[in-house]
Amino acid sequence: MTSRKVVSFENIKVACKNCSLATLCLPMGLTPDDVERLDCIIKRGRPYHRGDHLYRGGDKFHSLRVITSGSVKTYSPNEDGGEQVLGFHLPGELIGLDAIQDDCHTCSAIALETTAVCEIPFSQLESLSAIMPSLQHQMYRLLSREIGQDTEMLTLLGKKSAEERLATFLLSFSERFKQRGFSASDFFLSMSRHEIGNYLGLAVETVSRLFTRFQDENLLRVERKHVQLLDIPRLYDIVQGSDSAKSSQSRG
Amino acid sequence: MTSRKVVSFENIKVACKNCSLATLCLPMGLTPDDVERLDCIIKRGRPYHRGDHLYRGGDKFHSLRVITSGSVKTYSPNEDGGEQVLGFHLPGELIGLDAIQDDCHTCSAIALETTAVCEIPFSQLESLSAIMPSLQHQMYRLLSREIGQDTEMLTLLGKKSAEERLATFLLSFSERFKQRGFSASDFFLSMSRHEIGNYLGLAVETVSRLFTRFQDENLLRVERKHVQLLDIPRLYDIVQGSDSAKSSQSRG
DNA sequence: CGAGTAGTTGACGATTGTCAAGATGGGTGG
DNA sequence: CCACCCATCTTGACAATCGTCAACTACTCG
Repeated sequence: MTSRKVVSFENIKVACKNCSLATLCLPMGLTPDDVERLDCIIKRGRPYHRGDHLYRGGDKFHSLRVITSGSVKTYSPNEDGGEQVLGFHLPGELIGLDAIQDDCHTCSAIALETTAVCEIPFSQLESLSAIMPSLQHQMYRLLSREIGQDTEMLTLLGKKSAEERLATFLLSFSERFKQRGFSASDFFLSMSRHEIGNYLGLAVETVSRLFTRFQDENLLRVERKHVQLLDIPRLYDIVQGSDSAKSSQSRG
Repeated sequence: MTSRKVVSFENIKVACKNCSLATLCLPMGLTPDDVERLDCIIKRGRPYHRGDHLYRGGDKFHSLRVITSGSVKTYSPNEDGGEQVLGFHLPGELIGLDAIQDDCHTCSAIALETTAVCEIPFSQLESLSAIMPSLQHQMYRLLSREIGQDTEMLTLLGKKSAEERLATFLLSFSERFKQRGFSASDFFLSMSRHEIGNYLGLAVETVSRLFTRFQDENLLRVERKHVQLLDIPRLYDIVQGSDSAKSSQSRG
């Protein structure tokens, strides 16, 4: 009963126009009027707890989802029982785009911590986008952006060393936290080492060793999930892949 | 002058409704009436020759493109001069979707052989899709499919061995050639070993050795670009990653 | 407080990349 | 038509990165 109260409270109070994520999220670039219309179709349910699935591979597709707080892991189960982690998603990020294709989720999404989401029923979004050119354009852009991000990831997995992969990973979180008004150099990672390794195509042990090594080299301080980046420029050097990282160290 | 004749001939003669690729391409699932309307905005230019760029990273984005004959490689130049091959595209496949995001191509596309394409001006496609729900839906589906394909590729690069990667690569072409009415077991690859290796995240030498090994194991016959798949089921076993490939061999 | 999971560290080995040399083939010009 | 050249491909030897196995530690949660 308490929870029912909370839900209805949220339904009244929370709206895109008041949401701090509006500049990162679907409403990005829409006029206030258009945002209002979009808002009408959005559903806000109760939060998920750590380990809850938002959806599973094979589920019928109804809604896209935007994380509003917390974080989510998407992954696709692969034939031999294992899984491939496809992404970690922070507030403002849209998930479920892969399911449009044949009206069925191809991957699963699970909350890494207590997580709230907005659900956007896709059929309604589609109808709305047909009469709102700005929304249609925004949808095309978001889908295209997703493709662009995936191709960056392909380069990461195809060409980069373990070191470059982890540095890229950390800087990605750094930038995304910064965008969201949090510290770019001091944050908590909500996923396990195992999940990081899986995502980056590395063994857990490699990830662990790299964290230790980065710490030894004063690039960062790490204690479990708490990460403090101490030398962001040098991490960027590492991402570039050239041997410039070492020379940059001696610079300082 | 000969080419001008050919072009005008094509402009009159070639149309989606007559095109054998219609079931693979944008018109897939549209009514004949809708196909007609789509056809009006499509431009068909003269063919590209091997090595010609369809577009380059940084070019302003105007049009999506569908390959109608030949084949195309897409790649993104990465900082240190190298490149990441993002895909090889056959007739009926749509490229340029990554450029919608900020009206600018993020990767380059180059013809691997003599190649013809349909150009679809995106702004017109967007307008048309706003008044043609079926086309809008088709666009969402195609964008979503692209995302799905990219995530499969992420699994390939993140989790699979060299052997599994090459087998997956070969079967992908086998299936796609089959879909297009060609032989699933006897075909020419239009790209070099180097490009295959780059795409699969492997060194050229590894690709070469694997071709030799697959041939030694009677999985295929290969001579330069000409590939004949001799044991497709066993190639599928290899893709699965389990050790079943070996046992499957002793079965036969 | 105890048990189980997650993380760390070390030793070792396998897969794959790198370097180098040689083979093959297609295309061009004499 | 032949010879030559250059790019592509193949093959071998070796090295390095990273994965696997195993033991141990440190949290977390009931």
